[in-house]
Amino acid sequence: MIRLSKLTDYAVVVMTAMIQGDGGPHTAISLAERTGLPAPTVSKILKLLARDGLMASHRGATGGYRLARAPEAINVAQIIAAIDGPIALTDCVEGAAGACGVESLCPRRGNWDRVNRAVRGALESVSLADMARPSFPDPVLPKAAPALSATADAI
Amino acid sequence: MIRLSKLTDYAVVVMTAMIQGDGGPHTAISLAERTGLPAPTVSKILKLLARDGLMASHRGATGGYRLARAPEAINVAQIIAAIDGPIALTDCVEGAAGACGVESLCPRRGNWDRVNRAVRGALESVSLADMARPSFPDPVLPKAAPALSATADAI
DNA sequence: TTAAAGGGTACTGATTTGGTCCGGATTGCC
DNA sequence: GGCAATCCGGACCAAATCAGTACCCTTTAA
Repeated sequence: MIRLSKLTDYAVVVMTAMIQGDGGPHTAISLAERTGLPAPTVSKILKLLARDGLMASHRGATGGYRLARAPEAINVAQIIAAIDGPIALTDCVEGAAGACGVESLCPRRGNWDRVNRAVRGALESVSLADMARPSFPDPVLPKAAPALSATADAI
Repeated sequence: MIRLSKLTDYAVVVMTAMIQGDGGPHTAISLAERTGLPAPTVSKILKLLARDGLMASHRGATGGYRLARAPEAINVAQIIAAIDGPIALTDCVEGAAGACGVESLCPRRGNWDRVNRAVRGALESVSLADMARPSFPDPVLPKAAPALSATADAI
C-alpha cells in the first residue's frame, strides 16, 4: 500500500477538531484531550503545521494555535506536504545518481513526475472542509459503494 | 513524502528492460545484469509480479519470465498493487477500531476513501508503455542540479 | 539422469517513524 | 517592574517496518 504517515492522519483529526471548536485559539493540551491523542504528538503536529503556514501560533500565557486560513482554503495536499514533506512517490527524483544504477533507464523519471503530478492534483482537490464534513450518508458521492469501502480499496 | 516502496520502482525498471529485449523469456539473472540491480532482489520482484498475473513464468532448464500482457494493458496501479498490496493511503480503512481512538471523528473515513479513489484513478491512467516510452523532450539533464528537481517536487 | 531455473521460507541489517524530553520565549499577574 | 505560569521550538531516543540477502526445495527441459 502507499503509505501515508500516521502523523498526517492525526493532523487531519486535530484540524477537524479545531474547526468544531469555537473561534478562539486552541492549546496543544486541549486538542490532545479532545482528540484522545498523546499531547506531545499533537504538539509536534501543530508545530509542523505552523511552520508551513497552515497554523497561526500565539505564544505566552494565553497563547495557542488557530487555523491560518479558512478550512475551504486548506487542502489535503498542503497538509501532507507540511507533515511528510514534498509529495513524491519515488526518491529517484531526488537527484541521487547512485540510486538509479543505470542511467539509460532513467528517462522514466519524467514519467514518474507525471504520475506525481496526477496524484498531487487528486490530493489538492480535497479541502479540509471536505474532510471535516461528515458526508457519511454518501448523498453526493457518484459511484460510492459505501459500505464496501474495504472491497473498494482492493485494486 | 508519500512513500512508494523502492521495490515498486525497481519493478518498473525490470519490466521496462523486458520490453526493450527480444520477445523470448528473460531469466532473473539476465535482467539483474541488464538493470544493475542485485539478482535476489530481481528474483523477488519477478515472483511477486508473477503471483499477481503480470508475469508469465516458465520453469525448467530453458525457463524464464515474460510479460503476461502487452505493455499497454498494464498500468502503474497494477504494479503497485502487486508489490505493495492494495492502494490505500491510511490504515484507518483497515477496520481496526483501536487505531482511531475517537469514533466521533471517524466519519472522515469516507473522505479518505474518496481521496484513495482519486489517487488510484491517477495511477491507473499511466500504463507500463507510458513509463517505458522516453517522452523526455529534454534529454539533457542526466543528474542536473538537485535544487532543480527539488523545486519541481515541491508543491 | 542431470543440470538449470523458478518458488518458497527465514533471517539480518538498516532506514524511517512515532514518541518523549528539555530549553527558550512570551505574556498575564502581583 | 519583577515574577511566575504557560506555551512554543528544537533535539533526542526507542520501536516498528521494510529492503535486502541467503538458503533449500520443486519443477522441467536437455
